[in-house]
Amino acid sequence: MSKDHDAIDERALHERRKRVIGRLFMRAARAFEERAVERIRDLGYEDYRTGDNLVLIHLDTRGNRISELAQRAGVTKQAISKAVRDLEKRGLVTKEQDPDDGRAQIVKLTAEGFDMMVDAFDVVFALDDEFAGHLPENELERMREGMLALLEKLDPDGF
Amino acid sequence: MSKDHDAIDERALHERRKRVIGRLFMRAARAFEERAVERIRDLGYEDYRTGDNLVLIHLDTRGNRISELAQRAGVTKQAISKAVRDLEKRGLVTKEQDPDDGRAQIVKLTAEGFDMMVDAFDVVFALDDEFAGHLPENELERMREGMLALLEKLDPDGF
DNA sequence: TGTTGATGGTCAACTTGGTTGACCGAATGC
DNA sequence: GCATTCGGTCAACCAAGTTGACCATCAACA
Repeated sequence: MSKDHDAIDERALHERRKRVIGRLFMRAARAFEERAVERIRDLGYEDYRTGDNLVLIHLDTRGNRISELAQRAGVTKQAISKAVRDLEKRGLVTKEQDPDDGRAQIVKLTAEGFDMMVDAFDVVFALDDEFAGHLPENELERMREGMLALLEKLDPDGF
Repeated sequence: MSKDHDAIDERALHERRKRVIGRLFMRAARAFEERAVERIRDLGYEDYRTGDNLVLIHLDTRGNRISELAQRAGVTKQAISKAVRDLEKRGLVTKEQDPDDGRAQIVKLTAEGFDMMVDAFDVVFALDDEFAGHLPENELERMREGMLALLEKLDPDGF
């Protein structure tokens, strides 16, 4: 059953695995996220958490239900419930009773939450531009289109 | 201090944030990883964990020290220590005393570990090809080169 | 030669960001 | 009216890390 060790060129394998697209995506995603979190914190939102995005990124100004957010974010409603409780403690969102459904609650940004969201998106958009600047003209744009096409096939329902 | 809510076109913001490159990287990375883990498990490595990669991907056939693996993987040696202990329990790696340094230990793949690594890389390389197949001819290759160039600037020491 | 400091590794406690499962109360379909 | 589904929470757990304290060994040097 054991593979033939000598048949494998370790150096070649090493080089090849460095180029596996999944790993490159992961490294780039982390590089982006690290910078984003750091800069948002530097803006004065010291207790900003990665997990805040789970909620903030999916929140419409009209407000949303927990279960709606869960479905959009692709996690359980319990996870959203926790994240919302945390954001609520920090005064960034509020929960209101849904007038149309006695079971449901509507999560809404507060003015402070809205400010933070706007600032956070400024950071993220600036970072996007910055990444583009590291590549030749229009190359990031081409990459973006490629990624969108790829994700359309791989994860059509994802946000 | 509060931003002007009405000045912001929510739909446009929504559309724009879907296209932020950092999120696209993250989604694609997750799509890749999910599939990889699932397929490796389907191959019979049922207790395969994502964290195994932390060690396996950085291991040379001559063996490596914990601290060397930690530095390569970009995590603490405690994290590697744990992952190694787990792999050891499952019979995939062994630890030997380093003959040159009484403090150090050398982590090595067992024959079983080697087999699993080879199988895992087969899965990953196949997945890479599969992703390429979702895009026009040579487009993934171009993307890969772009990502490598980008990471050279953003994360030059990363693996 | 001994002491001092850096290095390799482990232990323990904690944190983050989730998960599953049990449950409650309100809504819906017939 | 009653069973079922749906929205949400509680509690327990898990994975994959982190930090900090610590021990043993090694390396440099007065």
